[in-house]
Amino acid sequence: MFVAAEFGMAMAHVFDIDPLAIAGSPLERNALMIQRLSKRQALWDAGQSPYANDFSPTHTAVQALRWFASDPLHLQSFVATELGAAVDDRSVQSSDHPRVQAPRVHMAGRALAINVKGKVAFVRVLDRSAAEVPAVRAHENVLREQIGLPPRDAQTPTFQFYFSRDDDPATFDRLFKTTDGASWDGPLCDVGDIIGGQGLWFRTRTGEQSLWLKPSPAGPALRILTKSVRPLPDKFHGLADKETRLRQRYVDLTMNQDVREIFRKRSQVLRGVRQFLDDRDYVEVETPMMHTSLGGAAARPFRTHHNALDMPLYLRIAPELHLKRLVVGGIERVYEINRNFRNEGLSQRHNPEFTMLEFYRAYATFRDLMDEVETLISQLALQVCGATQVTWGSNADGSPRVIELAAPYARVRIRDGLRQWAQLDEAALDDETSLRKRALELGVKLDAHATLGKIQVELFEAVAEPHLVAPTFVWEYPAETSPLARSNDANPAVVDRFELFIGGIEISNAFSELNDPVDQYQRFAQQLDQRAKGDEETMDLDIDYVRALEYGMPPAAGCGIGIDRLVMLLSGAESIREVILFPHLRPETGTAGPMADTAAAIPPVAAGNSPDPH
RNA sequence: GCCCCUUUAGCUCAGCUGGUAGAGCAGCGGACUCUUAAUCCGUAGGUCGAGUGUUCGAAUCACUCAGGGGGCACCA
Repeated sequence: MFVAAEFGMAMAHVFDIDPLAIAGSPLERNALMIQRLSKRQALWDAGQSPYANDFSPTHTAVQALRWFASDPLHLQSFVATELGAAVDDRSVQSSDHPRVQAPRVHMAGRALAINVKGKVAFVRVLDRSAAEVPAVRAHENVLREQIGLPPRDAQTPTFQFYFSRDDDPATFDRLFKTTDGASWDGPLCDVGDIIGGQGLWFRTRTGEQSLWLKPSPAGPALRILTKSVRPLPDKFHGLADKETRLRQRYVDLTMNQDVREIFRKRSQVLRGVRQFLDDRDYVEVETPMMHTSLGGAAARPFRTHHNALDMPLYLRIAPELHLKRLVVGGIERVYEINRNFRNEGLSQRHNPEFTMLEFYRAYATFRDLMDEVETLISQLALQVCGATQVTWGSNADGSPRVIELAAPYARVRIRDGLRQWAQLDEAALDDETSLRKRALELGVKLDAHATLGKIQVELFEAVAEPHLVAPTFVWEYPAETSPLARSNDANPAVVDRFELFIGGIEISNAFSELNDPVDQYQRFAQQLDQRAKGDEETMDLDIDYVRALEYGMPPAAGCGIGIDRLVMLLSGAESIREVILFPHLRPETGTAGPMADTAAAIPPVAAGNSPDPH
């Protein structure tokens, strides 16, 4: 028997046999892990691979739960007889519950809770359908109500296995009880293991939909398919530490089902956007992420280097100029959904790499795109949230803030906003001294080299933000802040451009495209001028882009939508880190950095310690 | 880059003005044949983020550094 007094010896034994546990590994080895590594070895010793890949589940939890809701007979407690088999099962005969014919099924997943109660065991299993499970359980409650049954807890994301020792005593004892074993005497199955079971669906006395594990000639009632040697967090409190949640998303996704739900929504948003644009004859493309010159946005870049060509490269800050080359080439409706990289500060709203949708449409103006964007966003809200109203952030009094995303959206000129919210009169709007004075009064910091237009925009964004909670298109931007946008025909001082704000944050930016190559060349030249004056966020002169425009780009409008921020709105997340699976974090302390030679830190695996399946 | 908060067992957290560490869950041993945060009995588990200092004595006080969170600045 393995007892506590022998623990030190057993540890030494494990270190002998387990290359994973060799001192010097950068990963910690606590007592719980040593135990689990011993259990892993015990499975090898018994001739059972703890990492077998020969089990095929026939059903997911959701499919099982749908079966339970598919027939009024299945809604109440019952025991099951295998389809086509005689009723000779002892447990069935001894039960006074209704009998239902059920198919033999195989189910698999991660054990999240194990409850051994004498000679029966209950195991809660999480599989890929977990995010959908609550909805199916809620649907069953509707059916139960119709026939007068009390509702059941619908939140549980797991499905239950029921194991009675009588059905397979050897397996039951080895997995859940203390027995004699070569390298481990205790139960071999732990919370966190991936397990696979076979048997018949039934409903327990308390009404829980369950799989009654029963062996077959082909295999035992229950098997460990992957031994987990690292313990999961507390089953009740779960994983709360924000840092661990982000660094170890695999644990976060296992323990926190609302996280799984956010990324399911993210996937739906991406699918919905593609469907919307595909239906309107847009073509999805992929353009380079590595650029030789900067353009398409005002932002600081990441720099990298190509060895063979011995040349510097930038990670792209925007795909805009490539997409418009494609419009020149005749792809009149084109879009790309992909990552941009900007070398700027991190915040609740900013990640160094973020996903952007950009789409371009020939023979359209920025006004056409306003209509298209508000239609897209209201449709997405309906598809993803089931309603056009979302709850995001909180009001001044702390109550949840409800935002209506149904079209149409308000449209506000920058000048009108400045007059209304910054209390400036018409004359002051074009007077730099007055604007700077007002900015000073409002505590808005301005660059010394900021131009009149830039001051107008910055002042606007500072005073308008609290008023831009409901979706609002802001338009009539000064020309010098938008070097790629088309000037307004009646007033060349402004460009035909809008930004869409929702919940006080910028979601979208769009404009009618400048397609006069001469004008475009001059605006690039202006950018170089501003750079000479110290503005670091200017664009390079992209001469090939000017050449493309010289061939002629059809009149067009283009739009960018920050997908991460849109997902935030639709999922209620207030930090961009919550909607990015692996947001940027500093390297963990105590582990080797990305540039370190990690190969040298990991000792070679000794041969012959465990069966090698290859 | 600046300011504030935070880091204690595998997880979630206590630990008061300085006296060398606690609970629940998980683990291990035992009881229990329909539980669902199962229950009951017993038991083990810690370089208190790292370092330096003050002190007879530091999880606790001071300083430095690191990670994380929030805010400012920059930006989408």
